[in-house]
Amino acid sequence: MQKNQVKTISKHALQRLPYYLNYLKKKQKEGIINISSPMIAMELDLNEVQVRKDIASVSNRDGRPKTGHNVDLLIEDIENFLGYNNVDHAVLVGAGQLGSALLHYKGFENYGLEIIAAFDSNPCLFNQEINGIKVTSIDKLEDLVSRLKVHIGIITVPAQYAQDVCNKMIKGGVLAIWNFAPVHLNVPDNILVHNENMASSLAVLSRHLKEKMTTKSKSEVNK
Amino acid sequence: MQKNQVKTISKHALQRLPYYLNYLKKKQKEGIINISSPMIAMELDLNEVQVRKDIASVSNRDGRPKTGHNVDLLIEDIENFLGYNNVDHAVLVGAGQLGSALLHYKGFENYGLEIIAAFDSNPCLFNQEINGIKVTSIDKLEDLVSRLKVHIGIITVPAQYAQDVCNKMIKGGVLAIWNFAPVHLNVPDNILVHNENMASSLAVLSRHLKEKMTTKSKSEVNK
DNA sequence: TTGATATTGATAAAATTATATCGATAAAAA
DNA sequence: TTTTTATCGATATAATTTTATCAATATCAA
Repeated sequence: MQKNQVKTISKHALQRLPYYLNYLKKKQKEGIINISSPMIAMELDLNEVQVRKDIASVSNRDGRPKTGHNVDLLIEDIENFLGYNNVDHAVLVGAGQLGSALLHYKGFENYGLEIIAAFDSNPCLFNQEINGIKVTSIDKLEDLVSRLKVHIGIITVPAQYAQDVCNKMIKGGVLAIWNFAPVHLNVPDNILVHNENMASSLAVLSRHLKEKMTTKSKSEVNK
Repeated sequence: MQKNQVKTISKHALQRLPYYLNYLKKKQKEGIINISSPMIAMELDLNEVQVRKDIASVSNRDGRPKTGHNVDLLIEDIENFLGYNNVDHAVLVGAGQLGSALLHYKGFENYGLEIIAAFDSNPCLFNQEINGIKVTSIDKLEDLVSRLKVHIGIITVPAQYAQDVCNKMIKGGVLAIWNFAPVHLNVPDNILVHNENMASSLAVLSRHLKEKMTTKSKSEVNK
């Protein structure tokens, strides 16, 4: 009779889990049996305590001093925690360049995500298949989502259509939205929106460069 | 003689700036002249103090009580801060599905990023143009990056090749790397790596769903 | 002109996240 | 067998980020 409780985990820790998983699978392939938190931390440029805590929050098993954790079991625990063992179905709306790239993406099946339908407003695309997934008229979105009980919606339409698509998804029963459109979506409290924003990433890069560049001439600038 | 100092800003605030910019430009189009922090906060589902602080960290101008900030000037300040007025050059390595989608992406020019060359190891792609950008052999990466003084590298190759590509970029003089490969890159301290990781995003969505689902049956579970 | 009010910037408090420290212990070395 | 050591889990401290509070003030209405 194992613990059935839903463990809590920090938002940041949650996003680190896939990195651990990646790393552990690589080690698994190399035939490594056990691995310690300090080792993981060193190779992934993280703090060792952070790694230990992250592991503790997904795994009930204890690591052993001088040895660390069993790689296989740790992978299992992380995958269970992330729900990679049971598949979530998703629909994608907006079969343009980006949408198409996502539909071709191989990784999703490893992450427990299956895109089972794609929608677009452009009739030229209707009934075309992209990577085996048929593109359907957006008019059928709400009905299909609701009948197939899809819980994840992926939005890859231009910004001005995103809110409308979002509304339809929610009416159909979607619970979480992965938004690639550069616009804020208004949703009820219980719906999760995860924004994927190129501009945010670029801001980080661009700012880093600017600091690099101005640092050079800083000594002169400060009078 | 205005202040020339490089302001500091939190990592999270930095990533919010593009959201503000987006929002403000929409308001600008609608003919709005002034806007207040509480208004922005409400419409973007943020805390009003947070918005005020974020604005303060990019703008020297003062907002006026009862009125707020001038939209045009605020946009100017944020764009200046993010360096959107001067263009950064980037190269992209890995002209597959994802790389191709990025090469087609229209938004970059608005964000002060220009991809000036693409590389791949597949000879079939050499000298092909994707959205006006020629694909070149990866053998020429280091030399070209160094001669063109490119500072940003975008990695869209499979995981096993990413570290090698990364090394070449850095040898060529790249200062910041936008990494789409699901692998940890080892770089010197002064080089910035920004990881774009599908799996991390999915972890957030998938976990949210799992919590939603288990919450329903929670009452029964707790004995 | 006066008073009410929304917003400001500044400062303080709370919450979250990351890192440091420490006693306990399993494994390896002496 | 005993000693040394790397790692563990737990707890404490530090850093970062978010949110609350408040006096000052420009605008608007009376």
